[in-house]
Amino acid sequence: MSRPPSTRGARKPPAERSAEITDAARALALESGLAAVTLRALAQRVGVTSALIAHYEPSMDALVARTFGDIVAGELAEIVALTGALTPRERLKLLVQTVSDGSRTDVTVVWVDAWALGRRNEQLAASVREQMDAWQGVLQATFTAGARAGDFSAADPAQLAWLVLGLIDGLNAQSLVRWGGASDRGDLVARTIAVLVGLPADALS
Amino acid sequence: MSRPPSTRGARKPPAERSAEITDAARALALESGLAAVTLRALAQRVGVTSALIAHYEPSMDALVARTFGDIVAGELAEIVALTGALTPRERLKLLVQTVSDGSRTDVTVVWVDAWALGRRNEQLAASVREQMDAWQGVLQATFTAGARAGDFSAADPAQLAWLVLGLIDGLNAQSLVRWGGASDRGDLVARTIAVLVGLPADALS
DNA sequence: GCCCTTGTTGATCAGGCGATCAACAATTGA
DNA sequence: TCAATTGTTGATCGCCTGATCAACAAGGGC
Repeated sequence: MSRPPSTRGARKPPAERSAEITDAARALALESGLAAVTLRALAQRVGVTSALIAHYEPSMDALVARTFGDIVAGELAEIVALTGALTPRERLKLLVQTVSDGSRTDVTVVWVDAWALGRRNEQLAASVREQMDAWQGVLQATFTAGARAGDFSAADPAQLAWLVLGLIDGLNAQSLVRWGGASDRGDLVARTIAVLVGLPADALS
Repeated sequence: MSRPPSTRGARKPPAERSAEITDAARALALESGLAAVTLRALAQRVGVTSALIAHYEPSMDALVARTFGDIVAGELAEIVALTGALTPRERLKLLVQTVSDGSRTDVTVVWVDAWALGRRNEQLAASVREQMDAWQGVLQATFTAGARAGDFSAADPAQLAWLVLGLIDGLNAQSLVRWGGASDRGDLVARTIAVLVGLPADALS
């Protein structure tokens, strides 16, 4: 009557297992949104029991918040690293192109879920605010640098940064819901933002 | 052993009961978002059993979708009725002021939940697309009328309408999450949209 | 080769969700 | 007054969520 030997969950060092869980959470969030990051979904993906997931992640709220932060902060860091050495105008151009080229619907799904879930998960809400501030900061710095270089005419870089951030988020969410993620808005966003910073309409296209 | 007489749910004609449920769903959605519209929450609010709610509303997905549609369509109809007779410029001005004055956080909560829940509720997703189209249509008509009157310089009214819609939705969601709904963005939105349609920056303020 | 540490499991709990159905009771019509 | 209609309930089902804990077993140290 002895139990058959378990075929699942080969014993692994905690660091490795923990990394597996973190990776699974990220993948799950990018594929199906933060709402899909549940104990059992993670367990199935990693190939272990939900009890083990709970053992490594004592709070799902915290894991979801951390997963959101990792994804968004990672993306922002990537973009900043890619555009750090450029002139403000080139930087803004690449930044706008990156966030509105329609290939980021996975990240948009994460943002949309984060907005909704944030009202029931205070840790997530805090992370959302943090990441919004980070994005706003990068945009504001770009606008300020551009204005200082005499290239942009941004009267209020802080406000303009919030506006552009809202524009990007809104249009991304819109195209996700309305067209499933792939919308052919041409370079409308690039032209709009160009006008807003006092550049010729095609300066960022 | 007879049951004590029930103190709840006085017998009411179906039409009245149905209206109660619809009203409760609307109130619940505006207070706490569409995610709060559940069988038991409705039952408690109306003062009946969840079984009765299920009897009147055989599908919660359908009720949620209907509630969303009622709220958003009602708001749009209200705004249109209020601005129908105005010139395009005055109409756009009032429209922009209405949707970005910070007193509509309840409707914003509904939108944010709708975006997230729409991925699991196809009827809701369809309603979201429908209401987005309706808003876009009103904006587009306004831009077209303004251009025909020689007041706006809207090259592509359709695209511009989507852009403005995205801007409004994004900024509303942003201020909801970031500042709890009340953000002092001044008339940044009005100035931005004014520029986008070729008006002086303060034309819509 | 054995023991002890510890990674992992299975079972289970409390709570939420939508949904169903026989039975009850309030009202209406005859 | 009695019977038929029908609005309403209580109990329950299946499925999901996060979380807990005793028991098991794999592996390293001795």
